[in-house]
Amino acid sequence: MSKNGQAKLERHRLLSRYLQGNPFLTDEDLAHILGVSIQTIRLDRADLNIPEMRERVKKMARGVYRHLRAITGKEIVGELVELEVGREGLSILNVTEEMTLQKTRVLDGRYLFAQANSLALALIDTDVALTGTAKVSFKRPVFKGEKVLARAIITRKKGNKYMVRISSYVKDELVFQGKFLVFDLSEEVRRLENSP
Amino acid sequence: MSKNGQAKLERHRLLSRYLQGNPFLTDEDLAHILGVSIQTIRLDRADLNIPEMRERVKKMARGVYRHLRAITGKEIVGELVELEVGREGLSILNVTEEMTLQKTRVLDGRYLFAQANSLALALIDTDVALTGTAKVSFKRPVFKGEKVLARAIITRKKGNKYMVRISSYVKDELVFQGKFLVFDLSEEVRRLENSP
DNA sequence: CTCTGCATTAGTACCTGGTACTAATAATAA
DNA sequence: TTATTATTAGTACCAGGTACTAATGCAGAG
Repeated sequence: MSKNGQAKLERHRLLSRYLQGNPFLTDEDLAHILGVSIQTIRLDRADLNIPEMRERVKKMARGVYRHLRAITGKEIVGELVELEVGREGLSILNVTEEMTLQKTRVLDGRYLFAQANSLALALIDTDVALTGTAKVSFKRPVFKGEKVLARAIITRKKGNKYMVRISSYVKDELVFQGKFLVFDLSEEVRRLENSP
Repeated sequence: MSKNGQAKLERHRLLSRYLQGNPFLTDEDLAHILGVSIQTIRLDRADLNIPEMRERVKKMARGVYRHLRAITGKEIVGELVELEVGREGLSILNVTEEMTLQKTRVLDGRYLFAQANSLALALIDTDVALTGTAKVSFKRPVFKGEKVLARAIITRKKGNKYMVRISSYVKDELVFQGKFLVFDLSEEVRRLENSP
């Protein structure tokens, strides 16, 4: 068993390392690389509790998936907790690892903007609203684990234009402030649809 | 063909969105969800140039893989096509279906903001840069299929503060304009790291 | 009303990258 | 030499497809 078993152990080590370096290798690839049969590779994987390539790849993909969805997936960033359409609203954003910048560990500013923008649009009582202009100010960095509470108030309304003021806090500290000029475009859209 | 073709187009839109929301769905899942046969789903995917689930998942996984190994690992929206650090830069964003709002079919403003913000930060020659304030203006809606060219120029520099002006165009039409005040925080970070 | 053309569905053969299992064949230790 | 362990071979089966052919539906044009 000694000589035989050592070769096996050594191969197990190599196998793990190869897969660590490149998880996309199939059993066939590995059999080639290690100069053994495909069955041996399968037995080795079974010994080492290493799943098949497709499962490995899926697992990795699921990792990014969350990261990706965090910003692009949803149209609304943050959770609406209070909404009085046409007046004011409240939204909470839980800052998770995926939302932070790798280097600084600070919440990516786009999330604060997105949260504010989502909330501003939600406030307008219409199907179709778009942001015209915005002036935003990032007051202090936000870190993982913090909860950002955004409060929005409609300060002015003139025709189909709304001015929305947003202040975002972590606890009692102001971290972000913005003014959004939002347009209600439902009329324009209706006109367009009725005259194709 | 009108009624039939419209149903198809609508299904294509839904399909894209479902897969955007969850790229792990198999053809069988999609057939169930959309209430059509599996063959129809395959034809739709062919029309839309959407690869099979395993390929999609692999692509995502490879994405992470690069992400993990990337030296810079910057979260950039849009593709950098020109960058003269400290002076100016150019970035292109291809607007796809997934980036548009469902109701209006218009590019979600956050993408324009994110593209501009990414570009502004990339311009600063440092490891750690954060946006302080921003004033942005959305000039006209952008639609699927359009290419947004963002041009950024550093207009002022004062200590660790940079003023970056960004203008984004579709062809020759201005669609977005913004001013970003960006801070270079590398000094602060170094100080913090040296005194733990 | 029938004909044409696209949309949809059905079905088949085949592929990759496996699992799960059985059996035969080395290689080694006792 | 024999028992033990490692390796290889082979088979049946599976998911999730591709690629192709053929049948059926269904709307609009003439």
